[in-house]
Amino acid sequence: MANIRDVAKAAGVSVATVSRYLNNKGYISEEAKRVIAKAVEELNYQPSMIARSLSTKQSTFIGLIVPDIVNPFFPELARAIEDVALAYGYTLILCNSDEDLEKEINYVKTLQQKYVAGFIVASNHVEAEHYMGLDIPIVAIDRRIHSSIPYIATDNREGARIGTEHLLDSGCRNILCMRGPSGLGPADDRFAGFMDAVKGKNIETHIIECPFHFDIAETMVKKILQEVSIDGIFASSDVTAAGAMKAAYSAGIHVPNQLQIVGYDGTMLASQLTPGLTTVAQDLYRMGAMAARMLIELIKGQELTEREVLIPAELLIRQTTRSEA
Amino acid sequence: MANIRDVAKAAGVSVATVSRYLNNKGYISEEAKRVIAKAVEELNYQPSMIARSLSTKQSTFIGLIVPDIVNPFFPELARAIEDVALAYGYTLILCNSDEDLEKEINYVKTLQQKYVAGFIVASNHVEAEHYMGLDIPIVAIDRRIHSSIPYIATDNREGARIGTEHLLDSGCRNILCMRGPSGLGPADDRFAGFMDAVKGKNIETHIIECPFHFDIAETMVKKILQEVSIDGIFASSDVTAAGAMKAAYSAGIHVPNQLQIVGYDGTMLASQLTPGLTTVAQDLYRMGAMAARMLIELIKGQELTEREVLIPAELLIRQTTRSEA
DNA sequence: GTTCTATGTGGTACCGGTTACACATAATGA
DNA sequence: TCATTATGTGTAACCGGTACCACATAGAAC
Repeated sequence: MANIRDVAKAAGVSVATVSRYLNNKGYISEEAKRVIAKAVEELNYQPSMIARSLSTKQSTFIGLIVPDIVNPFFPELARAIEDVALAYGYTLILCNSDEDLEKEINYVKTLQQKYVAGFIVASNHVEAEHYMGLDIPIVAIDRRIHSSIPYIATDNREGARIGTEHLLDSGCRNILCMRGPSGLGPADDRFAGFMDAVKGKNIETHIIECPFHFDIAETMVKKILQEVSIDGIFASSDVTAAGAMKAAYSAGIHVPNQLQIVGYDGTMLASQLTPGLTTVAQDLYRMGAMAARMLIELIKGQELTEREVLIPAELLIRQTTRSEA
Repeated sequence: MANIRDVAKAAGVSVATVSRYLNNKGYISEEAKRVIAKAVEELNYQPSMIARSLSTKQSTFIGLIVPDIVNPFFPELARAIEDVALAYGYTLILCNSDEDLEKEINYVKTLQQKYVAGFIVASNHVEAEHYMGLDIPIVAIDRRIHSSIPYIATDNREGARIGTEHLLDSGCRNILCMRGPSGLGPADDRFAGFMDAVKGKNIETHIIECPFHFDIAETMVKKILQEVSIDGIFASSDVTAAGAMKAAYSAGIHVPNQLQIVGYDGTMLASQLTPGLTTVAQDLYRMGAMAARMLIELIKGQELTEREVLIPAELLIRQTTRSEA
């Protein structure tokens, strides 16, 4: 592979001039441009980003830390981030943290060594000291990690309220709320939204805490269905809603005739279930794209206009609920 | 951030000695090790991978090119690759090609500039010239891109045969085969496997070509169900099987009592549907992990023992089929 | 005719590692 | 005892860019 000195020699100019040409910086004559362009073409020259990074101490890598890309919530996010990153000339590095603090710290360390330009963190645990004092831009997604770190999320409380209202509007009076792990920001917010909706409305509620896990959700709901009688479920994720649907099916309970279900997330899964799952959709793509844009602004040293962004959720009514006239 | 010269100075040795220490190369006295370790510790020194890459012309980045990470097939693959990469000290770069040739070429070019150590390509189109003569190791996954490039895939033909046999064993005599896009290696193989299974068995077959897309699958199957009478469907992906399930539901056809369905892939989706989708599972994790291992061997300059690996598929029997005694 | 500014170019130190080579010294073997 | 080998360390060139600084020229301003 040709390097910048080869190009300079072929074009009969200095490396400084070539560098200026490549970066559109400083003064260059038209003649020089022409002759350099020709040399670049002929030698099929591609500048080494590594050398550039070493020199400028900047890179065009963005690190994305997610708990597990297999969780259907994250691919869409990753996709959006990658799209934006690509448009701005950045490359996305994917890291699965498994919610493991040590793994996460390690990633941060490794990527720092590789001069990443910034991080987007969609991680879910409490300790966040290792993100402080990093002098690398960070944007948090879905969950606030520290007041000093900009973050972007869905308006979970309002989303959950809307979803629950919809159950109420559809006639449910006896509702199971499958809340997510307490202590987890988004899960807490959704639970709060659920409570907002049912408060003072003479609704009988049952509340269980259930991790975002299909099998566990199925098992828990199976048990609940034997114990109490309910006509609606507000699940705080599509995956747990899917588990609930399966439990209902096993118990011979018809959805939505005997039991209505609302999920949360708006992932592909929700649309591909049968019957189609009514769900509170997060605009994951928008969230990811916005996070990426914010990060890139930070990388470029710009000030953010907003350091905290809440994206409204949208109710997608499908076949697990029946709106009443 | 401290650099290697700072460490050398602090330890009272030369940079060469520090470098040797860091890379476990050449002779170093115990005393030198001790004093360098101390300096590294004190300065919280982390070697710059960028500088190292520039010098050695090697990097610890692996590029993964997939059509779209949102397709549930790929996250598991990506996850496996990332796990193995991490274990060997590599970092994964995620690229979504959208099956777009130009985008793909661009990624290859960009990543080359960034000195990626190798590529894993799970891409789906025919032109592959741009991968040739790259002098960077490449491993193809799911689809053979060129005879010179090692590849790893599921034994799709045999998998499809097993899946179809299962429909036969379960009593189906009138089967719809939703084959994938013709010209696409895996889709062709699965179709061949289907044909292997039904050949000479006096089975009535209907064949439609259907992209791996939920909505399209649903629409196509809805139409088919009005036109012909079938008692089994072999879908060549879980997503299209899910579409078929929805179509059956809309048509009031009970699965599995009136219509049995077998999917393909073994993604999460299959297990989270209601009823649970019987499917031919690819061992995606194993596939990804093996691809990563192969790539790393290539990167290290080792010869591969096998340049083409077929991983057996496994039938997961769930509730969309009923095995008969 | 000076001074100033805009334009254009080149030389070279630097980013932070690796490594070939030179040069010690100690241990081993004949 | 001397040659040979194993062990240990340092100097400096190199990887391929960037960018500071010096310098040259031409036209404008005074």
